[in-house]
Amino acid sequence: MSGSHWLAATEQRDWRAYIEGSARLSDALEQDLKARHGMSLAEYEILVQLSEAPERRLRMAELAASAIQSRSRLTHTVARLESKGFVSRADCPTDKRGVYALLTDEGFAALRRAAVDHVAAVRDLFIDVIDAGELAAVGRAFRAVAARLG
Amino acid sequence: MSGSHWLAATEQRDWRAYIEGSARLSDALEQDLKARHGMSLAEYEILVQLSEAPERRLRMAELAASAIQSRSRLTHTVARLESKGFVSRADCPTDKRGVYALLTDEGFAALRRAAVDHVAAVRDLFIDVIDAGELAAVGRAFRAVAARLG
DNA sequence: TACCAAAAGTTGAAAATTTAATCATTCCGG
DNA sequence: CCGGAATGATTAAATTTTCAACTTTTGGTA
Repeated sequence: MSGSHWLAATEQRDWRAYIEGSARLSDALEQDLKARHGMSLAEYEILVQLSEAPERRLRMAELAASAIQSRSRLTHTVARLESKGFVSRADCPTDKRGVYALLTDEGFAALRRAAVDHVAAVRDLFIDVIDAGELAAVGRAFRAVAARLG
Repeated sequence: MSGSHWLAATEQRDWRAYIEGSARLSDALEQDLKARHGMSLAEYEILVQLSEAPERRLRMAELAASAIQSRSRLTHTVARLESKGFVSRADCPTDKRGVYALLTDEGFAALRRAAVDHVAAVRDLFIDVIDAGELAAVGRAFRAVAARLG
């Protein structure tokens, strides 16, 4: 089975289920976040990563890695967040090439507001519809995927 | 726990694992498909859905639903696929508003070529790194998510 | 039949993302 | 210490996606 060219019937079925479910889920979460807080999931992710970082700041490359976005995309998105007043930039003292992105108080407040609704949606659409044991399996599965890639 | 404002530690951990793993995975698959076949995942999905439909054709709205894309996005993407010669359009005889998208032989051939590599990548990066029992759990979990939304 | 709301699809412009090239700085082998 | 390779980040242009508006046709209903 495992060496075959195509996928086994159950593999195919589960893979397609993941594709469909995850696409619908991220669509729904994106819509919700945009409608309620005028924020994209990509922007939200950036704010989350910054909020969890020491001193609420990260170098652009670290932020790109943790938010899983290309550097170029991050530059553009941070520029947008900067114009909203949620993020600001600072030169890195130890590396003249480097730039810190840092979460402003206003950005932190906006994140907190958005997170209340976003987390509720995550619970409603994901956590609560999955059996607890299976949620743990999902966690293990995707940690393995991430490990295979990272 | 389940009524709380935030997520429990394990819920949070598994949710984040899914976010990270799925983001890395779709990045990798997208890159692979683009590099080897000059095709995006969105285009690939459309070709797959058409290839599985009776007579290899679907109304635009059905195709949008099954490929999980907005109508507008689908119109643009199908236009691109049409210019590549992979898809063509035909008026619907029973509904003058309707349009069929249909997979050409050339499109079918391109899909088959792409699928060989894509499926291999899916196996390599997803199927093979997940325990069989947990893959089934992932399938059930995302079917539940899709059911909650659809 | 005559409306009028809803559905199918497209369009064009705006917004976001990707791609490739560029610039400045840092790192490292010789 | 020098010179080139590599890193960090940005920029401009091309591509893709979203958003809102619009046209045509259908379906229901009064």
